[in-house]
Amino acid sequence: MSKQYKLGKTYSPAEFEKHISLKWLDSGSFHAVPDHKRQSYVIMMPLPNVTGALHMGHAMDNVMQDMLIRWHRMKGDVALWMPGTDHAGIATQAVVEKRLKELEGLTRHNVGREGLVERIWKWKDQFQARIVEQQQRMGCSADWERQRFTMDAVCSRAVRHTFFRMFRDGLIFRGKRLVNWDSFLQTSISDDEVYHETVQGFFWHLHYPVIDPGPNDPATVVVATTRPETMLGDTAVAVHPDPKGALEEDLEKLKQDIKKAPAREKAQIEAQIADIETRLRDKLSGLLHLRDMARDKRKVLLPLLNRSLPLILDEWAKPSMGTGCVKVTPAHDPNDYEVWIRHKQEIDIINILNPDGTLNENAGPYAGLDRYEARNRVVSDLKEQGLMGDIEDRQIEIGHSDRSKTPIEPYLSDQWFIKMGDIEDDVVMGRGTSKEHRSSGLVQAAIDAVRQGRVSFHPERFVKTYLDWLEEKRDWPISRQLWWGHRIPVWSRTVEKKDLEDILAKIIEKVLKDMSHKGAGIRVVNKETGWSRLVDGSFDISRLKDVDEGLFWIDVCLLNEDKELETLLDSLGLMQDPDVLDTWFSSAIWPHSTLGWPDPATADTEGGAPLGPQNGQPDCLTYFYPGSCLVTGRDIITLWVARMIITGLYNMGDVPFTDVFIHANILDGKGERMSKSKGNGIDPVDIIETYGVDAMRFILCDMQTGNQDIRLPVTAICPQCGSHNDLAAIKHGRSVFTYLCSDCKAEFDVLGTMPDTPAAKLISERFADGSKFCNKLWNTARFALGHLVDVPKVNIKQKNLTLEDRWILSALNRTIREVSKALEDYNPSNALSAARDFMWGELCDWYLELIKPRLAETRTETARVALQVLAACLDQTLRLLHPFVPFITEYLYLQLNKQVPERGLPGLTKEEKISPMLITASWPQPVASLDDPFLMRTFADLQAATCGVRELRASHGISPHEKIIVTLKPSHERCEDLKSRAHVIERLARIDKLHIDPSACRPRGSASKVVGDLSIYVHDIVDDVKEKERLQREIQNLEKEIDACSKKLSNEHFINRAPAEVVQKQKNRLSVFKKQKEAVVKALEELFDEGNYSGGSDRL
RNA sequence: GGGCGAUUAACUCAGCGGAAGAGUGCUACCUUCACACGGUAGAAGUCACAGGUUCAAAUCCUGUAUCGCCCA
Repeated sequence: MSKQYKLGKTYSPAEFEKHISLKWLDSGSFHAVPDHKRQSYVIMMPLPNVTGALHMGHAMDNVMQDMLIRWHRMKGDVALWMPGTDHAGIATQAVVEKRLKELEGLTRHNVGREGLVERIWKWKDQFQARIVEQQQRMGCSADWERQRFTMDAVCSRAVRHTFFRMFRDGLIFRGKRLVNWDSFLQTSISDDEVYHETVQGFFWHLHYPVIDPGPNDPATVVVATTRPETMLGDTAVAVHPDPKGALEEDLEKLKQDIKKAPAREKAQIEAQIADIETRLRDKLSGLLHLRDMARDKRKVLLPLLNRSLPLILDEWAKPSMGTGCVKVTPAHDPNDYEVWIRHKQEIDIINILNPDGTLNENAGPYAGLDRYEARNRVVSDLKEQGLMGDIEDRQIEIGHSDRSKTPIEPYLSDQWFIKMGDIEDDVVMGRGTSKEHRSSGLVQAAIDAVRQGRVSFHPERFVKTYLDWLEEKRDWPISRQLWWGHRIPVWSRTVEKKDLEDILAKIIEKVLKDMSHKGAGIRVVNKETGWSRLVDGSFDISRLKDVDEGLFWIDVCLLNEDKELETLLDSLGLMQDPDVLDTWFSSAIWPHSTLGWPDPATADTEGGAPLGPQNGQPDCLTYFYPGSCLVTGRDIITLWVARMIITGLYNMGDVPFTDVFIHANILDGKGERMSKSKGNGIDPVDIIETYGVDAMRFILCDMQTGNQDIRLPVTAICPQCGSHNDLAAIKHGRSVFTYLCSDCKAEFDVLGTMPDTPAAKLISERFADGSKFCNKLWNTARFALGHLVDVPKVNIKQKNLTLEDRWILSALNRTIREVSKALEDYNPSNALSAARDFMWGELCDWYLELIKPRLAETRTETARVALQVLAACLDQTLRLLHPFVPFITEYLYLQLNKQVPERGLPGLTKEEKISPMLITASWPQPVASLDDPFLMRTFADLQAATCGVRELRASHGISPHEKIIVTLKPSHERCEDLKSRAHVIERLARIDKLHIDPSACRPRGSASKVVGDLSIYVHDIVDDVKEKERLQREIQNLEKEIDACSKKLSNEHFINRAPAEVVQKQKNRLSVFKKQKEAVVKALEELFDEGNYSGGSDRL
């Protein structure tokens, strides 16, 4: 045997990661091409946005996907992992605008729409490249030739087609809505982008004089507000229609509550009850009087602007809260907006805000002031006029924009929406496809898909999150007041009823008649009532005569970009909507847009792999849709998963994927979600450079158990002294983003943005376990490859296999099943544990140790058999581990290929062609003929006996070098069997001389141990005091077990009611424990009889 | 306020009705020709708390506390 180690002594990932990465890319193994003879497996990457680089959360997401894709690729599927990035409208525009301001002192208005968009494209190019680099370093085997971007030609065309379809189907409408207005970025933002902060504020009580008060009327009505400047937009004051009833109802509820409430809450509820009782006594008459005034259509005067406001009756005014009256500012408060909806006929809606947060002309003398400045002026003016009442301190929740970190304002504006709920005539799903069907509404279709099991969630409990959200059937606001994104392809103008017919006729003449083949949809909409009609070839213009009066929108939606048509619309007085679409609109269609929908053959992939039919194979859309699995975090279920299912059903008539795998989120040591902006974010590249990619992937897979989020205690490496600091334990420096090193006391920063403070690298020591595993795998292969030199092929027959050969092959078989099953169950942790336990706990700890003597007998049959088995085990282990730790397994596999190009177990397993690379090698299959459950049990007994000897050795402090003699006393029946297998114990317990004798007596001076029905004696133990203690301890333990068992068995109910096999099991246990105890007691007595025995004739 | 989840060894997590488990860390011994990122052995837990169901509860039910995440 020549020992020419080609592998270094330790796992050094940096030496081969790059090489392997390039080899994979060169091989084209990541590229998936339709092949109608094979099954497809498709994962659509949840597209990271181009705002910045990837963090640990993305690493988790990507590793899970890569694991699934590699597994399926090995299983023989055409595995497509579609990569791409998201333009992330507001997020990206916000970063670029911020930089523009910081670096050049310019605003977006200085550089203009085109200028800004150009800059954002540059930013996108830069970060997309960075993201792809990060993903490739992580080993992501995505089909880079098919890489897409939400704003590229393929995706943009699909966006436009989807919008156009929905527009024509009447699913897209424009509505006035209160939106969350970010007055810094001057855009509306979605609810998801708002976070709430509690701040100390005030509750101002304002007096509104009653107009023409009667003799019994109060002089003023008092209302309270936390935002006094909004009074400028008040259009009513509301009182409850039944104050008595409402108060009594509240009282009743509180009385119920107090019965159930825990003691410490009782006092608080009592106080509330007292308050309501006081109100019933003192305030009710006043409220009833106000109610009557409201019934009489009385009015109050809005101070400062001197507008008259109606008193109205509405349940939003809570008699148990504040003054019992509420000012109504429909344009600037969501609740008041609802009041307005209920009282449209009686009250106005007045917007007082400009988009930049200053007040507009409706604010009269306050116009032009910033809203906070206006607040101060309103307060002081009211004080001056004696109309300011009490001012209470109060904690208030203020919504902030996640993008600009400034307070948001509820703001009334025109927005585009998608109708998600049910519509009158049903929605046609998958129009023009073979799967065309109807649904009562978009959301309903998505609910049905999951309820009917066409999409499954893993873990299953997330179905609830999905359904709960969808069942609200809320319309989806899709317009954003941004410049970065897909501009809304609608050209509009407003006309009065009297001009409607004329103008529409002209537009129909020019656009519909001549250009409809290019794709144009026209809708006419009444601005007041929302009445709307699609204007198509069959539209009867004379019917417009019967339509309600009012202002109308004429909206023209263009399917394709067409300068000629746009100029024409321009000349007809139609202007393109300045807004862009919500980013989620383009990501929602990602699973089919990336495959070339609506027509793969004509999709412009800009040099990437074509999507149309090639070489007689189906096109990508036909072949790869519906996809297989969507892998993401649970916070994305509502934002994205639901919307992908909706648009997939709408455009394609079918779900985009059959499975949704929800993986854990990454938290820091304190249990807080990891994020770059919080300063606890770990960059995957830092982990890769510290521990290696596979180490990182190993830990991420190992921790993905399906139950809970993953806590990674964060360690900061001090940039000054290099010492490791637990971020959860060290003190902050001058800001929340700086810390003081526990060793050198120097201050460092964790965001990397402080100009004068050095930044620390953030890692987590959890990943060290991963590199230990890799090192073990590395050395397993190193040992094997050291021996696998010029291995002659042996035609192995079952009878040539030794005990340990058959055992390890049976264990391998079991492992293959376990790993496959765990992967099928979306449990990477279990899959990895099974593979790890086999490799480390069985192959290394037992098999390798057992074959070492055989391998020394070079060129003998037994050595050759061992080598073949070893090669097969290594080969299969590398395959099983590949989806988790692809780099090291690929590297070792290539080495194995070089040294043992022909392997497998000829005569035993199907000999297959060895794949040139592991990434495309086949996934292991169990071979039923290798299963040997009886041997597995026998071997487990041998292991137990071995451990028994080792324990005696260790507990008596016999060094590993000291030679020992052991006597085993088995039962008569087991004796011959044990003799034939004793070499296992002999070698692994390092025994020099072994006697096996069923009638042996305890040798003088020996230490003893009982394992099942086997007694073990290690000869010549000097320290019998230790032995005595040990035996006594053992007796105690056995007695504990015997007691527990006996107690159970003496319980009649247990005997009668527990299943027979459970009772029998207890009986067996009891008898084993009793026998063991007898043996140990006997050994103790013998020891005692001998007194202080020392020395020994038998010692070698 | 509503929903979902978590609470098990010092740390990170499995187990989810019938003997408390793993990895790391810790302790002792060992540099044996794959590996000290190693080997062998060991110590370590009132399974958050309080009730209940059951012959049997870490596991099921009901509360309570703390934490996290969604949605209002």
